Amino acid sequence: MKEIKEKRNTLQKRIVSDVFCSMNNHPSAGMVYEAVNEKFPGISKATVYRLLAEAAEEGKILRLKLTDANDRYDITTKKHYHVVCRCCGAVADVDTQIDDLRMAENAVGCEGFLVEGCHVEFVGVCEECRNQKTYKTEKNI
Amino acid sequence: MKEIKEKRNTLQKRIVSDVFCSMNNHPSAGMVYEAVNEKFPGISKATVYRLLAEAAEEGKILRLKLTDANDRYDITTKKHYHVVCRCCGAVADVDTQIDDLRMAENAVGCEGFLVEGCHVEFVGVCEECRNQKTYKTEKNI
DNA sequence: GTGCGTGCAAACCGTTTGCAATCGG
DNA sequence: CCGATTGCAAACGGTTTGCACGCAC
Repeated sequence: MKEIKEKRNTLQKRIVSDVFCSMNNHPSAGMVYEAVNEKFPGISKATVYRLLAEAAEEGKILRLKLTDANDRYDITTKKHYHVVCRCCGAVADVDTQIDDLRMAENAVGCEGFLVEGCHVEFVGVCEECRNQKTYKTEKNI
Repeated sequence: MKEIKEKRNTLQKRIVSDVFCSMNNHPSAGMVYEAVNEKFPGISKATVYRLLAEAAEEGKILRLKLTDANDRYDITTKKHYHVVCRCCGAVADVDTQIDDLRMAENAVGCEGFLVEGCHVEFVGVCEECRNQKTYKTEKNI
């Protein structure tokens, strides 16, 4: 099913991995690229994008598609959900005791589908944004 | 807060609205554009995008951001969720009796956040895709 | 040496925008 | 008439890709 592919240990691979692991804010590929280039200028944007996408395909990290922003990458690969701040875009991990598939069984509209999982994303305002009173109170979610 | 803006009734507005309302598959802006141009060639893509975005901002329709695809538009504005077919991208409406905010209260990780709502998206395989045996059984959700 | 991995720039794709022309009120 | 709305094409932003070079093995 999968071709045998010999993987090489390159400097950029180590750097991207290190930098990404040191970030704990569910960064987008662009954010990782910037962080990488701050410490080790000269690494190509394409390489960062490629390495992250590759790691995600290998299941080493998670590629999140949240509602408002770009793709985010997540070190935590075990099943969990996220809260997103609608003001600053901050992302945090969330654990719930929800049983996906049981929820789908009780839902109206899933009948034709073989439901295999679900994404849950809470939307709100993080503490910092609430403290600076400028955030819009209207919640257009 | 909002300027008084006199809205005009234009031909393209009526056409886009009619075509969109006759589609029941949560189309993307591009899909609406194609459908519109099939029946009434000559309407600009920009106009279709503008009209849909405008209708969404006015709250007349919903602009969905689902995980894998482009923005989709939804005639149903009342609160509900969606199931997405991971093979063909088909979208269907789902109703659940979930209480968003109570779910957030019981979730670990939302503490810092003022949670205002949540998006739930079931992922699976629709009936048609299951019938044609070619769909990948591996579920990478 | 072989060929995977990289850097660069260009392509990509959906979407948005600037501007002049047009048409509704 | 006037200015909201349109069409066009160009710009946009994040991401991907083609290709020649360079480095890991």
